Amino acid sequence: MTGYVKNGFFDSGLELLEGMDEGMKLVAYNALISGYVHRGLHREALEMVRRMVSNGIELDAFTYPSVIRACATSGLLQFGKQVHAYALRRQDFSFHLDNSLVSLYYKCNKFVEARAIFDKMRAKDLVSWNALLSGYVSSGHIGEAKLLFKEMEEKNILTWMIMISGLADNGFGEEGLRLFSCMRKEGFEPCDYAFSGAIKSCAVLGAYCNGQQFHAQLVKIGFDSSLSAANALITKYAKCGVVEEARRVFITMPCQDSVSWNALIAALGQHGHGAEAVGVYEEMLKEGIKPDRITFLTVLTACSHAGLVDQGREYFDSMETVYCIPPGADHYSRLIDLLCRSGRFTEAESVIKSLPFEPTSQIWEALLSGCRVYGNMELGIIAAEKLFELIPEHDGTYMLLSNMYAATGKWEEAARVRKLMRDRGVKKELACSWIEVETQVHKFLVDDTSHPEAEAVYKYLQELGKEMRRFGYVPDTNFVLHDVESDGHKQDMLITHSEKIAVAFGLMKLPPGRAIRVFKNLRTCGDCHNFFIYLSRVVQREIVLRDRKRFHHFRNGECSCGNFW
DNA sequence: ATAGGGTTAG
Repeated sequence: MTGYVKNGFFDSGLELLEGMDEGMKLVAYNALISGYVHRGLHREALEMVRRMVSNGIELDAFTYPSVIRACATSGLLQFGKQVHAYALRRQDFSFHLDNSLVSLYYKCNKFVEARAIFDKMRAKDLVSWNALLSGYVSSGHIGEAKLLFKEMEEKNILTWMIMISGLADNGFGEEGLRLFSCMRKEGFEPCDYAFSGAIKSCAVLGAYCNGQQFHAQLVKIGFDSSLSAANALITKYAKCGVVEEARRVFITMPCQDSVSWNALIAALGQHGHGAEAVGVYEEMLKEGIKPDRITFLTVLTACSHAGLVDQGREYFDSMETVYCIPPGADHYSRLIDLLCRSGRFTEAESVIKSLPFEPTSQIWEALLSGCRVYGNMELGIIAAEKLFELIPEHDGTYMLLSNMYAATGKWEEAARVRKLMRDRGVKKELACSWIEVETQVHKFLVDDTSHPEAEAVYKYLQELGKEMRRFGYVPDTNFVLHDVESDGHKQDMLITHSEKIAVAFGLMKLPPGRAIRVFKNLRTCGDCHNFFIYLSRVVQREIVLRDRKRFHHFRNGECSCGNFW
């Protein structure tokens, strides 16, 4: 039985089961169930559990971990709880079961329950610690994860992988890369799965050259066709601003899964190639691959970035009617974004009114940023008020609202919002931009003089500013949010925005003709955006800027976003 | 004989 199911011959396994003595069936069922779970066939695994029970065979200590794992990966908390209760009633204890339960409860966001099970375990092994580490990481408790990782004396390759991938997920790309090389130094040979953590770190950082080295190593070992590695590569190239490479990886894969398709659609969407993204989606359908909820998120985002409103609306409607996927709050917020971006506020409002649940903060956020583009104060204020109730600690709301007031010349109002922000002790997330030169990542903050070549960069930037003004660029001081009196000083503050510094540094360091790829942790400011439009024409270089939301490709005086972001 | 901790898409 194990021979059959480990190689995917489930039909032969089922046949074998038919002719088997009753006394042997429990073990056979267990082997089958575990086989299904390892192939990701969770529905089949749970179906087999039902069949087993209805044939009068009770689950045993070998069945539970497989079943719990199936529940954990498909988010079936209720079913998992029932199995847990069943095991408790029968007084079946094993630490295989406990380990899988820790993972189940963490994956379903039941932190207290997960921790309670972990604490009650009287014998813990490496798997238990890995389960806890993974729980910390996936719930965003990265500080605890780092401590635990340091304290763990015994580690295996999974320990490293959980930590590296977790660092990348929480935005610690540099630490992820450092840890990956530590891991190799300690003698762990990375498998294809392990490489994906390092590649994801490069994606987070936008470290194109670093990532290419991993790609080369994968080819050398023969892992480049592995799904997990190749899928990570698609995202890495896209997040580094090189969509063509992302597409090339996709095309050269021997076979793609739904993750690969989703990654490619997302890649095209982020770069504003909405029509192509939609084309790839249609192709995916033709290939008979079922779209999932993430496919729809990526397709809707792509439509939004490219202004394909009616098409996006159609896709949204097809989710439920054709594919039986009920849209979640995340899908609705994409829809609102889509409608607002083309000024269809009445439609957006009626969608919000007819929501099957209470509007979440992400829905109000989509409405608010749509209002910013069109200067729709009335609706914007309503959205902002809701956000102040729901997430008063979120700095973005204050910034957006204050920006909107400033853009319409309502300075007292803008100041009032900033005062409110101060009074409530809300801190603005520090803006930061970075650029990769050779394989080194250089990071800059606003007014940052800590970089060894800061003086030269600032001087160069001042010159660029003067030159751009000769070509018609006018600094837009509406984007200065500090309380600065004189206009001259305001202009000084604009020139030191981190994305401008990083771009200037790139111009100084990178060979002529090479594209400048800069990354920013927040959304880009309107003045910088305008500045780069002029710059791209004057210096005849492609400037690629990745901000928190999307990519901007500045080429010859135009931006791919069409001034909507 | 059969079991637990992991990967890639937003």
